[in-house]
Parts: sequence; C-alpha cells; structure tokens
Amino acid sequence: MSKQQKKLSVSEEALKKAEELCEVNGLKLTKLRKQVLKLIWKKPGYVKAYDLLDELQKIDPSAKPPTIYRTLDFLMENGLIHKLQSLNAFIGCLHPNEHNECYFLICDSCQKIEECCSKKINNVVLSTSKNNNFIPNKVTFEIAGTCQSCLN
Amino acid sequence: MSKQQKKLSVSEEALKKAEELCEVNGLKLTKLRKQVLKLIWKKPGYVKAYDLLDELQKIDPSAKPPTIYRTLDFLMENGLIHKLQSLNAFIGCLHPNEHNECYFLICDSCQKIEECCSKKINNVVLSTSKNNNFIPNKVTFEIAGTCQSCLN
DNA sequence: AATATGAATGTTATATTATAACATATGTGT
DNA sequence: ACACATATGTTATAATATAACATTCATATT
Repeated sequence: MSKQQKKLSVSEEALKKAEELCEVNGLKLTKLRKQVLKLIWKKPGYVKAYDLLDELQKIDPSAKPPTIYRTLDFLMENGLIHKLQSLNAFIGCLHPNEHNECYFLICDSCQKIEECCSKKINNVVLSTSKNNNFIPNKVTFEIAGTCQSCLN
Repeated sequence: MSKQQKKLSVSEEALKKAEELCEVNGLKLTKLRKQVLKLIWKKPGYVKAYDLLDELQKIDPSAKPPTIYRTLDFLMENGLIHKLQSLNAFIGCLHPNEHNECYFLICDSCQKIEECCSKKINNVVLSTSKNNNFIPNKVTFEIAGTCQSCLN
C-alpha cells in the first residue's frame, strides 16, 4: 500500500463494496439509490425512514415517502442494508454478500448498534428450525440492552 | 381427574393461568384486560392491534386505539402476550411466568406461529452478549419461513 | 359516609410508519 | 424509431402508535 493511498472510512468502504457488488450482480445502483445509501451511512447508528426522507429532500425536494421506501426495499433485497424490526429503523450492512442474515445488539442507552453475526447463532437457527420441521427463510434476531460504554 | 371434569382448551388454560398469575402478583386483570386477552386467544395465530380494536368495539363501542394499546402494554409488561416485531402483531403466551423471552417460528404461508423457546437459544443470547460486553434486556428472535404442513 | 389518592379508562387529536395505484421518464436492445 | 422493462414521480390513503388531558373507579383512611 503506497503512502499516498488514504485509508477509507467505514462508510466509504461500504459504498465501494456496494458498487462492486451491484456491478458484479448486474444490479443498478442508480443515482437515487446511491444517494440514499450514502445518507444511511452518513448517520452513526440507525436511521428512520422519515428522517432519511427529510435528508433526501434537501438534495431532491421532490422526494416523497414511496421514493424512500422503494429505495430501502431495493437496498434490503440486495443485502446492502438491514431493517431493525424492533425499532422500525434501518442500518447499513458492513459486509454485504458475506451472509444473508445479520444479527444485532442494540443499546437502549446510546442507540448504537453492534452486529453480532456468528456461526453459533446460525447453527442455533438451523437446529431450531430442524427440530421443528421448519424451513427458515428470514431471521430476525435483535438483542436490546446496554452496551459496555454505557455501563459506566 | 373425575369423569365430569372437562379438559380445558389451550385458550381456557391460558386465561386461567393469567388470572392466577395476576392474583399471585397483585396485578389487576380488569374486565377490559380480560376481554382483550380473551379476544387475543380467540383468534388462531397472531392478531393485529386494529383487528383487535374492531372486535373489542363489538363489545364496547367506545373503545379507541389507546384502549387497545394500553391494554396490550399491560399484557406485554406482565408476560401474558408477546409482540411479533417482524409482523407488528400480537400473540398470547402459552406459559406466562416460565421465562421472560419467547422465540417464534412464523410460517409465511399459513401464518401459524410456533413458539420455539429453548435453553440452547437462551445460551446463545447469553454468550453473544457476553462476548460483546453487552447486558441483554430484551430479545427479539423470530424465524420466518415455511412450516411442515405447508411444505406439501 | 365523606374524602383523598392513585390507577385505570375515556376522549380528542395527531404522530409515525408504510403502501396502493396510476402516470411519466429512462435505459437497453431490436 | 420503436418496444419493452425498469425506475421514478405523484397523489392519496392505509396501517400502526402515542401524547395529552379529562373522567371514573377502587380502595384506604379518616
């Protein structure tokens, strides 16, 4: 790595991955979709759909709820973001493509989100499903509580 | 058990347990709360807040959204029902008091819900939390997919 | 019985989250 | 240029949930 090459921020990294992934999979990461994805990464932690809409309207005053929700649908379908079901909120995915499901730790106190995906959790999902003769499709696993830094 | 003694249905069983639990814990299972709990158990599977409101209004025409939501809050706080976060829906708890959290299998095809609480899942919640220096408070674990009978 | 108290419920209004339905534009291949 | 599919624009409304304040009700005490 040359001295000139800047280290990319997490958000820049994520956007780059998103572009690559769409390129490879023939998905259209249009201007709108890229803008929304940028806005999602701009906020630390999670973001609510209508807050996102407010932000988007600063760039594109014609944006309306379906603008946002359709874009969020696209981003979710392609694993670039996730919905936090217990918060009705959205968050960028750190590693799109690596696995289908992501699991989250949600701090009630500082609102920070930690991904906690693990083989162990996957295995429990699979074994639980198997024990119940159930074919899993979509998993919601969110632990709300208090994070380390908020304990003090 | 005498020959006279009828076997209670799942729903009757649940209501009885709820009454006992409230009795023991000094909670007021008022007429309204009991009515709503009955309505929740009346429907197979899960129920949506506004459907519940429609039903309640047949009994009590003055019922309004806060009537339902406050009652749902009471029932949730005391573990008599659970909210399915991925569906914005509610379901009676089969075993109030036995443990705090319940985990669910949700069939996308027939809308039936199966509780899938297990020690194994509890352990994963605990170990995941521990690994992340996180104090868990409330767990949402819902697997959507296809149940056995819908596979055919 | 009168009174005080807190909890529960009633009531009005509105906030928040999300989608249906149809119109228009845009990109791509023929 | 044309057809087609996909994406976006637009209007309206559905679905979910809560804030804020008024009233009622149970019960505990005087």
